Amino acid sequence: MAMTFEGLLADRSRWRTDDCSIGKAMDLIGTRSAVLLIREAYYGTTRFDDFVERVGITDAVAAARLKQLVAAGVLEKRPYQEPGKRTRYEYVLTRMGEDLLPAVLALMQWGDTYLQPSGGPLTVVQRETGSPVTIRPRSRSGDDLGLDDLAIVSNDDWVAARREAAQ
Amino acid sequence: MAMTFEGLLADRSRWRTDDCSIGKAMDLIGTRSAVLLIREAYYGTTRFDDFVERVGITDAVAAARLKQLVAAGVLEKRPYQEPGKRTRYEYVLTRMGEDLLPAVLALMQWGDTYLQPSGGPLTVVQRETGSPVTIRPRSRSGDDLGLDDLAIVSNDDWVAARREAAQ
DNA sequence: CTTCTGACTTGATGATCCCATAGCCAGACC
DNA sequence: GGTCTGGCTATGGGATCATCAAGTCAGAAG
Repeated sequence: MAMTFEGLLADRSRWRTDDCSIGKAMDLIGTRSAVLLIREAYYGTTRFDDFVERVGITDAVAAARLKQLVAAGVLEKRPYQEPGKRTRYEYVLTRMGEDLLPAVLALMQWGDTYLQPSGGPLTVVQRETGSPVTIRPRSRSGDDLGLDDLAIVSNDDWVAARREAAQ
Repeated sequence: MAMTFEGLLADRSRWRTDDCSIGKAMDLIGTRSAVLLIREAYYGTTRFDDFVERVGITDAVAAARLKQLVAAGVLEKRPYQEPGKRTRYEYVLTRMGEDLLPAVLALMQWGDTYLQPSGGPLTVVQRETGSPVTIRPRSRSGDDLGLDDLAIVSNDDWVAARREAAQ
């Protein structure tokens, strides 16, 4: 598989830039309110009023954004009932929503490093040990990878190369 | 350090939600065009017209967004000169911009999984081996962590706990 | 039957993002 | 001197995102 790398990551000329997963992801969750609602869901918030208060947005925005996240499949709307109260709905993360955790944590980690005068108000730790958690690109064999260690290939090329290698 | 965990990640009541790194990060790079420009920078793009064409935005938007990213410190504007041409400027990632890679890759990984019918057009691989790259939360000792393995503590608590442990 | 509360919905207004089109400007080339 | 090109800047308009304020609606409590 002959391939030259012009830039940091790759040979740009070998793929098109439409149909990009990053763009599609940004179309779904590219607003401040959506990301902060998802953050709150990680923190354990499930109820409408708690979302409104803790995210610091208006109820109108919260209603619109929650509806949109449910439609996208990131959150699920579930009935619940406290004793002596009527049925209400709570918002819980789907698997799809849980799998956004790396992206949200990476953003938090970056913000802690570069946008906070003294390291950010919260720390993510391993529950068992209390030691801090980092999030980085990682090879199959478990090594931490930097920008220079990475390359991007078009999926078609990659599949072809695997098939070739398998022969 | 006594602490109960109500939600998936943590005890919500022990910190405030203003001053959030995720919110600050979204204020800086929370637009589709900004993220896609950063993606392009990872791919090796440096010149204005290439950004415009490959991201698929108008030159007006590109100019505004690039200016904003330079002001934020994510990109740096550098003069360059091709032989027989006048001096122009190229946009290159700063360290701060490079460190956004985990977040962008995590988003791409998520989009590939959930927003693409057949896995996305591109694959990120380790340059040396060609094996695919994943991005996940990781403990200090190198273990992959899931949502259930994580906890969030307020930084004040964490520092206090470390001091206590050190005694 | 009225009140209250949790969970929205609606409406008005403003900021921001994007697109499309057009114009500008500095130099290399003729 | 005129043209071309790369790299912007300016203007106008539509969509989305946000805020604030007000209204709705179901049912438990009084």
